[in-house]
Amino acid sequence: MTARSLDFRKREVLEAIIDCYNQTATPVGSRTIERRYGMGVSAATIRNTMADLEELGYLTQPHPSAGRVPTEIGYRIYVDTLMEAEELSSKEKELIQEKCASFDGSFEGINEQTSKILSEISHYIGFVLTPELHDSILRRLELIPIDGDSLNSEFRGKVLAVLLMASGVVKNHIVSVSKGLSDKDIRRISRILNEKLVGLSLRRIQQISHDTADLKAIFDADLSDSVVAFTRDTFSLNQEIHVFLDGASNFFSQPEFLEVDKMEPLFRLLDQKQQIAELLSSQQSTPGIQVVIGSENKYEGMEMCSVVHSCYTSRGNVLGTIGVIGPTRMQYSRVVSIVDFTAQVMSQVCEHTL
Amino acid sequence: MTARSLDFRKREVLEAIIDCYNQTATPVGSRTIERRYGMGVSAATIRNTMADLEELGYLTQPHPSAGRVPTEIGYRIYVDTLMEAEELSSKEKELIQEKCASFDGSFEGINEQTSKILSEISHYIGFVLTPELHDSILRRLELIPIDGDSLNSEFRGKVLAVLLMASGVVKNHIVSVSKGLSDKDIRRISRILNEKLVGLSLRRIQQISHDTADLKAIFDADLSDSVVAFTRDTFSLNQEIHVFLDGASNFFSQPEFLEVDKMEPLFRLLDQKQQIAELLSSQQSTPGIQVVIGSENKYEGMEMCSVVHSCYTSRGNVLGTIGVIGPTRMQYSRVVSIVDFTAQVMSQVCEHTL
DNA sequence: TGTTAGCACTCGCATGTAGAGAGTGCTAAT
DNA sequence: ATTAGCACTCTCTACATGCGAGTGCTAACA
Repeated sequence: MTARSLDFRKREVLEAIIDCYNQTATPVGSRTIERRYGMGVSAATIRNTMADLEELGYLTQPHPSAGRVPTEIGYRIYVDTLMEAEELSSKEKELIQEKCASFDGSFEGINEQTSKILSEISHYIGFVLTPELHDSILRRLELIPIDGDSLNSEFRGKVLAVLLMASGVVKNHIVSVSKGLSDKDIRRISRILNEKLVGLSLRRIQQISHDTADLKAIFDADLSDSVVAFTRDTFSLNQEIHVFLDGASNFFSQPEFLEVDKMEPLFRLLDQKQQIAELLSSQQSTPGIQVVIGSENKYEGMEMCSVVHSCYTSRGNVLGTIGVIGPTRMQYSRVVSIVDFTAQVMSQVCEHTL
Repeated sequence: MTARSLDFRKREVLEAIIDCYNQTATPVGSRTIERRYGMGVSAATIRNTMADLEELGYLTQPHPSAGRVPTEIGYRIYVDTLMEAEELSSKEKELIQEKCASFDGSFEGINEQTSKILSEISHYIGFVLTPELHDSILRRLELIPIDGDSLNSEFRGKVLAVLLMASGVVKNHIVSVSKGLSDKDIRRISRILNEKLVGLSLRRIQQISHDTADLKAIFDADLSDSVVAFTRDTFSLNQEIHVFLDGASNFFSQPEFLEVDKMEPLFRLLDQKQQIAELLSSQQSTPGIQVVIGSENKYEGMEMCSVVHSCYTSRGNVLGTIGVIGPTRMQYSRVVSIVDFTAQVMSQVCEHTL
């Protein structure tokens, strides 16, 4: 059922209803369309067309004597075949570029700024998901003794492990060191691990570090229990995807969410950031803009929302996801342009700066 | 006007009303108290006492024929003089300790876990503020070249600056390097900066790095423009206090917030995390538990909320703030115990692990 | 055959009214 | 000083009513 099967008038009416409903959030009547979008036919004709569109499943009536409202299928058709990308104003483009670029040199900084600007420009919820860590490639490992005097070769205490990933993501992680390991040992371990593990994914590295035989090969059989423990600790870190979310309160401007029972499930879900991460990262594989409409979102609380998301990349690798969560009644063409452009900017910033 | 001026019955009635109002969120009538808290006197007597308490400003009536509700002054008296600390169950204590301790070795991890457990146990909003960075003392600076081959002495590209603060906070920060500086130069700069700046506060370090004369003294007059620029960049980082917030959706269980116009200003404020940081860090100087009731919070959106907060420390230094935001009708005694205990646990964890 | 005007019908929403319920303050008795 | 009784006040809910918006249908028209 593509838009080809819709004649010109049906298309025109569907677009008019979507446009009008976006603005008013109330069912759209035939007379309203006649007045506002004057398409040269009378309200009665438009009524007939609307009845046709309803039969096709693109429109629905909240109650028998109300106007029409787009269904999810209606939005789907609109997004897939009718909608034209809206060009962002150069002012908005500048704003995005400026915000994404004015960061503090840290990956967190970029993520924070980006989710913020997404929400500010779209007036919905902006979000950024960090890359899946276990797919990231290790670029460099640094082990920094941090307790006592680092010149003391009988070092004992803690080590700050700094894992720099190919994507530019940095993970810090404090590791306890058993008495058996001197400062010199740490340096040796660091050298060996860098030699052997740089270029591998974190997932692979963790496999290796949990396999004693593999470790033996790496350390050339010169392997004490404390080295094993230390190596494992170094690479055992929280791999949860981090979720940056901004602008939840924008939903208070959306009339269809003004009742508490509409708002509550959404906010309960938003509080569970890990669930958001799951929800969104499960679809992250496919590159390019994706639009998930209403109940296509399987999580409770998102039935009345749509998600527009894309992924940002660096040197050809998919890193994380960015996007916007808004009500199903969303300005899709605008939001798609915003997310698309921001993903490009973010990719550039990651590539150039990290 | 202390509680001394309250005779036994007034105290008893005030406590009963606060207790009952906490549970029901509806005005408390004299008969309810007679039945539920049977204090040996009739409803009429309680009515007289309530009238007295109203005149004192501790109670108020939403409308002439409703029961009484505690005022902010009433809560203030209760918190300051009447309330007894509620002992947490050992199960709850264990839960807090377990959650705070099961982290991934990073400061972010602790903060995230702590704000989460605070909200889960209190059923309100839990929050953690990171330490003021510019008061933090530098413990160690590490500069890690990350572009190209690090063995190449004609290094050119970027450096990952790792600032380890005395508190255990780690800040990562990617710095661009001008052509003029070789890998060897970077190592030299690193050595000098560590020698001269470790032990100073970030604020002081930034003063120094912006004063060319100071820099000359440190680098022993051997100072090129690129060294100046690099040093400044290294220490110019985002010093905003980070806010971890969890459990906002718990407010949907609070009857007095069920109307949208009550909820909206609060959520709009929560979206502005930097404002929260300001609001809370301004009072952070005084150590120990603090309770800020209702409109004592100067920010719009917090008039109906109370904040219970304390600070966590490590080796005698105040680091950041933790706390709980709930409705003015809050279980103060319970929340005070929760925040107090959690602050202790968090201090221990920071001290032992970071 | 497609389009239009007219009209009866439906439904939601806002307004108005009445009655129930909860709680008070006051007064008089204990 | 305390208590019982009572009149009074105020909110909340339910129900009825009227208005407005919008539809579907039919008959007339190009």
